[in-house]
Amino acid sequence: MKEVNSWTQEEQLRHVEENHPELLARRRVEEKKKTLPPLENVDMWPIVKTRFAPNPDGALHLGSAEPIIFCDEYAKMYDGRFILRYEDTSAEVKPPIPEMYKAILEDLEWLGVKVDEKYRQSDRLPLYYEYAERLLKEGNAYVCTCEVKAFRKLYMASETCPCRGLPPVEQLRRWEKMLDGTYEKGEAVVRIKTDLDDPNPAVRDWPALRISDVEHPLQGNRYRVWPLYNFSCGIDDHLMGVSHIIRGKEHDVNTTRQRWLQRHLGWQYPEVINVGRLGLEAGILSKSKMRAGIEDGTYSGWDDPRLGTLRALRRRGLQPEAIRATMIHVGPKPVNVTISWDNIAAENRKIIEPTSDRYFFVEDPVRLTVTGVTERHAATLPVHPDYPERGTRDYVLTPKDGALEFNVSGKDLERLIVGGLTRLMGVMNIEVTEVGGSGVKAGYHSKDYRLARDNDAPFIHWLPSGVGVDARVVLPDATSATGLAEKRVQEMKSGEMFQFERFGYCRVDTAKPFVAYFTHR
RNA sequence: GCUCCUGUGGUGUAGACCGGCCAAGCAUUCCGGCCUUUCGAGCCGGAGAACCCGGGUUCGAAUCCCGGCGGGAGCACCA
Repeated sequence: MKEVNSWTQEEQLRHVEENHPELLARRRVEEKKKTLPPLENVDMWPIVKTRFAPNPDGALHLGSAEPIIFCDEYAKMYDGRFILRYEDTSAEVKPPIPEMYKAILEDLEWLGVKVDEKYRQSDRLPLYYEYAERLLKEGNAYVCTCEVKAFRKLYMASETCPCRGLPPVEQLRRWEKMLDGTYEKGEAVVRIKTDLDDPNPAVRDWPALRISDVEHPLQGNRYRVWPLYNFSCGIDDHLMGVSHIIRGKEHDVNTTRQRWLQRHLGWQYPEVINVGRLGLEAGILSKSKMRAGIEDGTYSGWDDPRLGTLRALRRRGLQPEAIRATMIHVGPKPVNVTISWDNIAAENRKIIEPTSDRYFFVEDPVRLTVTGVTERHAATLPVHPDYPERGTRDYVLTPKDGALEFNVSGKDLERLIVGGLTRLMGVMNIEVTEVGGSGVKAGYHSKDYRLARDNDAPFIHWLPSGVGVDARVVLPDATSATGLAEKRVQEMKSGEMFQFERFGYCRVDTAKPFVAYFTHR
């Protein structure tokens, strides 16, 4: 290879060796707790204010969690404020769902977000009108009555439409006609003047307000002129004192558009941080698809385990801390990332492990008869192997005519080989003699677990015959596993996390009847 | 087509702005070991990328420059 290159390296290495041997000690990079990179231009603002601005037309999902966590983290990091702003100005295209206003707030609280201010854009129409008029009056906006197709042709060619040059008095007259109903829906729109030579056609004279005659779920028919996203957002971000906007990179063009608004109004535009789209390898994140699926009955609701909504993930037992940690780990960057479920589930398991008590769950129970049992056996199973102080689950097994009866999981049948040794966890080793339709038969072999371990015998869990309550575990694909669980599971409260041994972590959904959600993967 | 963003193991990320300490760190995943008992957790060990490709600058490039290719987003009277 390049000799000069390596020679120089060695030369330098030798130099270091001779003079500063301590530098050669391989410094191990500890896994430091990851934090978000510092915000830019914090000093330019009186206070750091971030905002999350959802459309209440669906439930929040994992993708929404990304900007939410960033906004919250930064607000807290700089002693700033977090604003929640409902962007519900398009009853026509994205009709707001009244229950979602509250549901979104609940989800935010669940995530541990501190919401300092709340706004609803549909309450702020008079404000938007005020600014629309000012822009019209100052010649920075105009009421355009061109047909969309015709207008597009013009702006694609960087050409002016006839409405643009009309004097402000005429613009205001037209504005009145929008408000009073003279213009029908689609006949007029307010446009913000920009540079018609802008390389990106999408920013040229963009629409700011339009006529809509659809009834708004909250405002009824009070208004017929509604702001479009870029207008209301651009106005609000300034009025609310937002200093840093964290938004998906699909909003790139919108940032450019809103800068025009800011320029016309003489405002300082907030700092913008673009983040990429967040995908989950499994789980649906498209609001419109979810909404359709719920309406046609494919999904049971916004918390159907197959969906990627925060409500669904919560029900499945995902901890908010796991979401937060995952988001911080991904960081605010403009590339699209696909979160692997493995990663987030592993993060989650770390969090719930210490608090998850252990229980047996015998799925698809099968009768097991053990013969040749001469004495009574006591099984003491730790509630949590690492915390003996939490106690044990105790079972006393008294043989009847030298036999004991158990229920074992049908899923374990394939592991039980005739003639082979099997360990009933915490009790005894048995030798299987028959595996058939009527159940499993086995003979008592020995007591010491080490014998089983040394023989690589399968360890299986069990429940004494006649013991246990019906239990159901809802799996991520919305199917269920059913069987018998230890009676004590019913003492847990809804929302509690626990582990069914050899099955995985779960979350209690309802205690009676016992229904849990599978959290493990 | 146009505008903008981006390209490190299976996945996610660190490093890149301020070239050498990076034949590349961490997490996840998988495999093996330890552990008074499975699963999990924990601890120990291992597997897996010469950093999209090609040129250039330099004593030296994952890091800078140019070109190519790939991926993504936007181009609504939606947000």
